[in-house]
Amino acid sequence: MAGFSRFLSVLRLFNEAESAWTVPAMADAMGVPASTVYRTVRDLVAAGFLEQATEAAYRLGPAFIEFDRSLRLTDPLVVAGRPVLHDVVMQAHVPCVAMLARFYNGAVMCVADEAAADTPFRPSYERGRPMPLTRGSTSKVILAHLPTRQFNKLVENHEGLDAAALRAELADIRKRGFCSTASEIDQGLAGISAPVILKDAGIVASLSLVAHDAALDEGQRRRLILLVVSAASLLAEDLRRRHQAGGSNIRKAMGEPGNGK
Amino acid sequence: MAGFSRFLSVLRLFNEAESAWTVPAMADAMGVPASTVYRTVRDLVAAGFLEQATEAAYRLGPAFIEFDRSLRLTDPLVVAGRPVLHDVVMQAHVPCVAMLARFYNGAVMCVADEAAADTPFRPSYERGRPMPLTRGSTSKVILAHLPTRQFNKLVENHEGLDAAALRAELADIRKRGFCSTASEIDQGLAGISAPVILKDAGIVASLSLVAHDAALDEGQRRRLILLVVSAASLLAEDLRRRHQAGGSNIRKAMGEPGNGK
DNA sequence: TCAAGATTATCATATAATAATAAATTCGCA
DNA sequence: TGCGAATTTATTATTATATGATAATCTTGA
Repeated sequence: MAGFSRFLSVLRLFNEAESAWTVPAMADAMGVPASTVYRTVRDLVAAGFLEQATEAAYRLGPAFIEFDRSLRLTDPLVVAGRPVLHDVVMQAHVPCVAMLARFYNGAVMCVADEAAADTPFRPSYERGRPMPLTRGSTSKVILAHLPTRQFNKLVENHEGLDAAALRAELADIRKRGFCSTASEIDQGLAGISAPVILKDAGIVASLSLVAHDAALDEGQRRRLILLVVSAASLLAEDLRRRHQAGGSNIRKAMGEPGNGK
Repeated sequence: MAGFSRFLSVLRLFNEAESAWTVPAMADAMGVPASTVYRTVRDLVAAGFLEQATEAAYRLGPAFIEFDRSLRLTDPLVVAGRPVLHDVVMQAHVPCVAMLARFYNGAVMCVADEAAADTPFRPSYERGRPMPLTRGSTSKVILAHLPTRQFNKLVENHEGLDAAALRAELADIRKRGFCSTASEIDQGLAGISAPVILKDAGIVASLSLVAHDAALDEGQRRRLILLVVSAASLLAEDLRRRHQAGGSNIRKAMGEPGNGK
């Protein structure tokens, strides 16, 4: 292991449970000499990806906050999605959380969420948290619209999975155009999700609404499904427009021959 | 230039105005061959720090969202600060935004913010956005409590700056224990800030409240100053407790001799 | 289908990362 | 204030790896 992976494996040591590491501990965990890790850590600190915590321990650094903002301001899905989420929670008229999730690294990750003002709960899906692919309406909708090749690979790796049943369920989701589940992730919470797909832009996402299952009678449920499905297609349409309007701010090489053969 | 800085300089190309880059454009901007940048970009994409946008363009990737969450869940300042910010906006009884900012890379960056429910404005200070060191109550409080050496260096680099006047103003801030300004950053908005300092933990931060200047009579202002100062010292106390309780989850090397000489 | 652009593969070379050790600095503690 | 342990940086020969010029391959739109 070397090069970039050295930096990555340092950063990946940090998580919620183990949020501060000393250099010898990192060296131990990675199986490389401490002197190497000291150099690596020094670079990461200089770049703001790590910072010195108390004593000899290091923690994740503020550069991530800065890049996260940059992403919030520029990622098409987030930029276009946030106002839609706002509209959804305003029009839901029940305590709920609306959110936007996407495929990421073999899992599903929420990239934006908004709670109605009086919502007393928070779903497990939370901005930035990787979630399992095969449970919950949010994930299932994404799984249902993944490119076939990608999907097959995932099924292979996932053992202990009734592939046939899953395929049938996903086909049904594609046909209906939404997915509604209850208590698959959080006990007592129901999810309603609809796809936001732009094949040509490589976007595979889902828009979801989470509410207390017990609070939804059949009429409510149907109304909210309609709300989610409309919002998702509105968002997809908006993204399509932005995509076709051309990445307004794409830096392309120009003029001078340069060396971009 | 090489090694880690190669990766860093790619990532630093991306900002709000230039959020999507083709590889030849990056190569051009960095002055290195395209083949090198292709390899660098491939690594960054594999790690989730970049992702392919439309066509040949790349944008910042979702890994930053994931690391940002990790940081939200573990950074002592953010973890301890958020409930305090919540209390502040609840007790302010005026439309306002409360926030927590810190020193970062020669600037001041907000790391957490919360707006009162009915707040119609948003201050320029926003989570993740680097702001100037010498303007605004938030920044001045931090500047006033920076280690002397660090402060002197910054004054040197900053040209066109009345160092004497600034020193006097900062001394005054240290004496009073808070700073209150108006329209230094956003026209019509006033800031009230108090320090959150833990010398031994290396924390230099400030807690601020931003409200419409016109909405504050003298009584209001004095009440809010009291609120902010109390909240800041409450937070500092909490952080001190956590710090002394020992980094509960610091990974230290143990047992086996290992190679951490 | 073709052609232009984008991306990956190849490979000799130079460079920069590695790791063992030593030196220096910091920090707790008395 | 100074001692001693732990942390961190500097040094250096060695080796592995990044580099960059070029060619080959893959995409994609007309």
